[in-house]
Formats: sequence, structure tokens, C-alpha cells
Amino acid sequence: MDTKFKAINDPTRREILQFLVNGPQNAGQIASQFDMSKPSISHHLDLLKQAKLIQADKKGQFIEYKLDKTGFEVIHAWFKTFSTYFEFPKPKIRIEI
Amino acid sequence: MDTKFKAINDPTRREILQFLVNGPQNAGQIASQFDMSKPSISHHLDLLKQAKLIQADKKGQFIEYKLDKTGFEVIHAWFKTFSTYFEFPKPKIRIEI
DNA sequence: TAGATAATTAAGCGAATGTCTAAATTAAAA
DNA sequence: TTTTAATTTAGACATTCGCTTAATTATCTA
Repeated sequence: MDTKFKAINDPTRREILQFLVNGPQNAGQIASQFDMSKPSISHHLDLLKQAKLIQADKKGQFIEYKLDKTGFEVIHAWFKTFSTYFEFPKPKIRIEI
Repeated sequence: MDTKFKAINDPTRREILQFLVNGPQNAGQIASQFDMSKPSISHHLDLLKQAKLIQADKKGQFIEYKLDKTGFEVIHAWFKTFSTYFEFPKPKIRIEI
């Protein structure tokens, strides 16, 4: 729990997550998006992985990262308490008979 | 944005938010829930207020705090990208004709 | 096998964070 | 008005965080 909130606390890590919405990317491709050393990005990826917000897949000498549902579900569950409290608008549906 | 994620990063602050689901409480009532000095809690309340996750209402010599929809909506919007990506289950409905 | 490439691990450092005690502010009560 | 109570502000200090460079591990290719 703590790990997940810590993971999304950092702006770079949130950007990494956003970037991965485009689909799986290897560490080098991710690092190239940021004006930051590769070891730093590697560290961020490690924290995101620990939080189960991303998954790592070794493909030869590359490591491919993608979003992991597991961690997001936990955050979602936490947030539910408050969205219920405020009754956030549900998606609208159309019914045809 | 940054302020909001920082706010929910701390476990004590998340507990304060949970506690306020029960309804508005003044600073002393909140502080009494935690094994921590009042100034520390006061500081946490300040950060939550800056993040617009809570609102402060002065009532005489007391200050009443309650959850603030504003900040939660912003977090909700951020999260939407990912819940869409994973297609989290929508609430089920029953239709009778 | 030797060299190059992808990525991580290690070590070090300044900045930010969370906590405390003490002091200050504000409002109620005696 | 003096005192008490609720709360915040200020200052200090240890811990955590994010970054960098240097070294290490693992894999591919010539």
C-alpha cells in the first residue's frame, strides 16, 4: 500500500506510467524520453515494479516494461471510499428497447 | 497535482482522510486519534488543505475539517487514464421491462 | 573469445520530509 | 481583565529521496 503511493508520488514515475499507456517499452526507450541518467530511470522502474504498477519481461538483452493491473486495482480500491462519499458521476448509458 | 500526490503519500494523512469519511471533525478530535503531537497533526492538516483534499471551517475557537471534493476530482481524473486502459469493471445494473 | 551494448547495482551527496518541543496566536471562560 | 483552552507557527534534527558518476552483470555479435 505504502509502496504504491510512494511510487506515484514522483512526477517522473507518473510520466513513465503515462508513457507506458502507449504500450510496452524497453528500459532504453523509456530512458530516452527523459533528460535524466539511465541509472536514475532504472531506479524509478524498480520502484514502480515493487509497487506492482509495472511488470518487467526480459527479452534477450533488453527488458520490456508494461503496465501491471495489480497495483492499479489496489489504488482503485482505496479511492473507491472517497468516490462513493462524493458520488462521482457514473458513466452514462443508453438503453434501447 | 504534485501537491495532491504528496499529500496522499503519507500514511497518517491517508488515515486522516479515512477518519473524515465519518463526517467533519475539529483539529483536536482528529489529533486525539493519533499517537502523535498536535503540531504534527496540524502540519498534516495544512498539507491536506493545500492539496484541497480537505476544507477548514473556523467555528469559534475550534477549526472544523471536512473532505473537499475538489482535490479528489483531480486525482480521479488522473486515474481515469489507467482505469480506462485496464477497463476496470463498471458497476452492474439491472434492467426490468 | 573479445568487444560492444543494455541494463542494473553501488556509493555518495544535497534537498525534502516528518517528527518533536517551545513559543505565539486566537477565542472562550472565570 | 486574567486565565485557560484550541490551534498554529517556528526552529531543530534525523531520516528518506532523487540524482549523479563509476563499477558490475548479462547478452549479443564479429
